[in-house]
Amino acid sequence: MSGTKPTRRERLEAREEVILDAARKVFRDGGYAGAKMSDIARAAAVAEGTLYLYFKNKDALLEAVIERFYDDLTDDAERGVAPIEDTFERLAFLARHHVDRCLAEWQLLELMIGLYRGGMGYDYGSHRSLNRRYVAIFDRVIREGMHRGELRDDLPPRLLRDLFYGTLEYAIRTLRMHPEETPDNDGTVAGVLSILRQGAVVPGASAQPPSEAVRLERVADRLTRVATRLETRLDDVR
Amino acid sequence: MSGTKPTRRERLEAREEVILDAARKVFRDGGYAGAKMSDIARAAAVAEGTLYLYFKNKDALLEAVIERFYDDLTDDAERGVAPIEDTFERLAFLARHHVDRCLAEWQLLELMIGLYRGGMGYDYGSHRSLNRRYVAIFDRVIREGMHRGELRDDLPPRLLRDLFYGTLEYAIRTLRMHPEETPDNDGTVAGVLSILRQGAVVPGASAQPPSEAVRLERVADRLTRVATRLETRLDDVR
Amino acid sequence: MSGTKPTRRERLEAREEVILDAARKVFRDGGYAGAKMSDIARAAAVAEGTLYLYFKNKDALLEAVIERFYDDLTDDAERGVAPIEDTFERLAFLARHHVDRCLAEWQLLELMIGLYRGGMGYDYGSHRSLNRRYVAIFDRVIREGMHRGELRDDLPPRLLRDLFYGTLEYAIRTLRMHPEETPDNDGTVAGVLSILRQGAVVPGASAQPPSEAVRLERVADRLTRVATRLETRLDDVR
Amino acid sequence: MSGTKPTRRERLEAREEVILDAARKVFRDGGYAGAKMSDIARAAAVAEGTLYLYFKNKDALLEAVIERFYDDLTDDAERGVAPIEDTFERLAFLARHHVDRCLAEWQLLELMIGLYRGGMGYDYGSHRSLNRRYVAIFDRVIREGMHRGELRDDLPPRLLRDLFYGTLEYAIRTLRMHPEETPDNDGTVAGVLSILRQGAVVPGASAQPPSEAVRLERVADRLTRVATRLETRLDDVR
DNA sequence: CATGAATGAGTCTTCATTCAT
DNA sequence: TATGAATGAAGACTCATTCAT
Repeated sequence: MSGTKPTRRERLEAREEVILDAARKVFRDGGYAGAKMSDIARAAAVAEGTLYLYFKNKDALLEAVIERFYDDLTDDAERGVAPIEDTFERLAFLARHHVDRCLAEWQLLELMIGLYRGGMGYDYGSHRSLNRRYVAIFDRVIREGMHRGELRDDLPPRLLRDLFYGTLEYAIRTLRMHPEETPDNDGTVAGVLSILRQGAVVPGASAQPPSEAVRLERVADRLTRVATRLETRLDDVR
Repeated sequence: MSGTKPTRRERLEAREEVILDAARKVFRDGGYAGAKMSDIARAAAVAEGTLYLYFKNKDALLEAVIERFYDDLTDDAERGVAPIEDTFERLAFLARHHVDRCLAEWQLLELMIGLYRGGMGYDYGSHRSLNRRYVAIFDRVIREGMHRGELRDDLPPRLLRDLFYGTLEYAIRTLRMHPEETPDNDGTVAGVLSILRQGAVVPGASAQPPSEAVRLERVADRLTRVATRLETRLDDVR
Repeated sequence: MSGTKPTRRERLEAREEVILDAARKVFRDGGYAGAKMSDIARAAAVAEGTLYLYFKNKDALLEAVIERFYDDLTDDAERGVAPIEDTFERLAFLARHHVDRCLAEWQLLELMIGLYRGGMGYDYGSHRSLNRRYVAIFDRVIREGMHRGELRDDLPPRLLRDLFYGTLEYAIRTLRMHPEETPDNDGTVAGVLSILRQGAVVPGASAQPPSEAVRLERVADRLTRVATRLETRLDDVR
Repeated sequence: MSGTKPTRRERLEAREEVILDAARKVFRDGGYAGAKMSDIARAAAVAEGTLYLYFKNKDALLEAVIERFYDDLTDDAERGVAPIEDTFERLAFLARHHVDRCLAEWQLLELMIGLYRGGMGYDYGSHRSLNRRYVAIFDRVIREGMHRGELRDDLPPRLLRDLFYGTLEYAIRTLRMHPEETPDNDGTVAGVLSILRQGAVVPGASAQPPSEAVRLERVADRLTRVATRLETRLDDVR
């Protein structure tokens, strides 16, 4: 099996693979600007010109790297969720999966975000559809949970999604920035789920709602602030 | 007072101010690589060489910009929280404040994140302390809430912080990436707080009709949203 | 005849033909630098490497293209002149022939000229002999005209040649550069011949009314121009 | 006078001069593709980047070189023609001037022509107006000659211009290509003028026009050829 | 202190040519 | 013979940084 001589087509695909892997590594470690095409070529053991046979230019190469990253991420998530029944078990899996992947390929994730920085003229389109496919997995879990009556259905799924991935990624970022603390990914995952389950409020405390008067005062406060904001804006305009 | 001739020191500080403002704008709009020193110089109405009299190099300038950004952010947050009593009111304020700031200066935020990409040899140290001061405000609110018995104290404050800021930033990012949808920042803020309050799980008895006060709060929500829409329009007009 | 299987030699020559045609087209449209070997290969439906089996390199290919261009030009001119008796009729034919060819293959002509630009190390030798064969036709016509006593024999043939081809090519170039004016090639040809006949100086008595025959010639001129316009239309339709 | 320290502005203009001169030389010797920006920089004793302070890119530099070339050419011609009275004296001067200049800067002339080769997207506009200014001198001389009754006024000035410059340039080209022959520029100039004066036809010969019958036969011949051309075209279309 | 012209190292990209299959 | 993937030298251009004025 391994003895068969690879066909021409196979050789080409293998080489594309090699280039993509090399690029992934170099981009991850150096960021977009820091990644030199010559470095990628060397990492792939290929001539510089060869890169351009496979990808139109540096941008296209990065795009391909990201596409591949997303595809892997999505496929793994899909396969992992499939056999699980319970909604919270599923969420737990997705959380762990996301954390693990992003911890490992953190830089790539940043890179993707960085693409949207002005001027580079990056076309969201493709990225968005990749992202859509990924988050669709989460959304499906959520909708099913709601349907089963396990989750509040007055919350927009998008909010839950923002909370879920947002918390996880922010936590990862925080950990990255404080390397002296021991990362507690399990704790983070458990924490997010705990909050989803019970909220962050003391059960008893939420039972004693503030008096009607207090609440009205608060509303008045908020309205005042809104008014202030509007006034400020108007000043700016003038 | 305005008649006094500015001292040499004051003149220098004023010019540093001008440069920082210009740099902030250029960095925000073009990202790190996209921001050319010549652009910054032009925006500050200053010769290129002058920039180097005030800042060692491009990196130092960016660092200073970020430091100033954080300082403003923190000061505003501190001043805003001070007069508020109620924990959830405080959180609501911080959320709005963060969203507003990040929406406006989104690119700078990305930039800060981007700094951590390998190779640039950026020194976390200073940034970390800046960030610490900012999140400390949130942490104080949380700790006090726990102390008052309003918040579960089995949750690590850091988790709450990740959830809070993570959700907000992720939501902003999502909105940024889908420009065709109308952003509903107030909805996001309300959603996060709602989840903090009650979790995402069906409690069992959520059928009871809302009290008068709850209804008023909803009215306030709607008014807030209206105000936001008005602000947006004003921005467009400008 | 068409049923016989082509010999190996014939197949090779046919392929060389195909390559030369493709190269001619690509060189004509893109100039030397603009013509990529890959384009030529694609136009000839041949692999890039194959080109190098037939021609040593890009320069050799261009040289071959030009040689073939000259050969065609010369053969056509020779065949066209042969049956004509009158000297001026012959010149008229050569002029039309030259203009027609150069108008169509203008770019190739430029290319030939461009070859002489320093640095390319192009060997005039071959080109010169090609050119010699072409202008020899003109020279023969001239010498015969002188011999017959129709042309001044105090003018060096080379001068007449320079005037003849020089004027035509310059006129074409001028027309190329002013695309908004309608080209009047027949007018140019007639003009050159007119000057050869009478010079550009007022003879003294040019007021005499034209003879019947002269008038008929003018009619023929007009018909020729009509034909030209029709041809142009046909080209456009194609 | 030479001791005064040059102002900043003067130094800049002097340097632009230096760059233009260097570029002129390098372009002339190497053609467009053969001229490397690094060569030009070295020839101007300037860093590569400096070139881009003065000219947007290679194309702009070439354009500037050509503009300057034309300007010089035109100014010199104008100054030379001014004091001359006689039409043919004027033409003789213009001819000599053109030959001398083009002989010296031949390559630049080729270069200009080469610019029009496909693909480079060169904007004729500016060049055309430069050229117009130059040939306007010739045209003025011609029109005045016609007005004075010295030149046939049934010939379009453009034809004369094509003949004049076309012959001269073709002659120069011929000489360039046959370096073994001794160039006889005076002869060429004299020849062109001679033809303009008297035509190329033997005076006596042109006095005995061919018989009516012969001329009609010729007309028939021409019509036949026109018909043939049309038929050929129609075949091509099918 | 301020200027801004000059620098030149650093990068992406192209494309003629080669050579293993 | 024919192929076309691989090569890598070469070149245009950018921009942070310096320094003479």
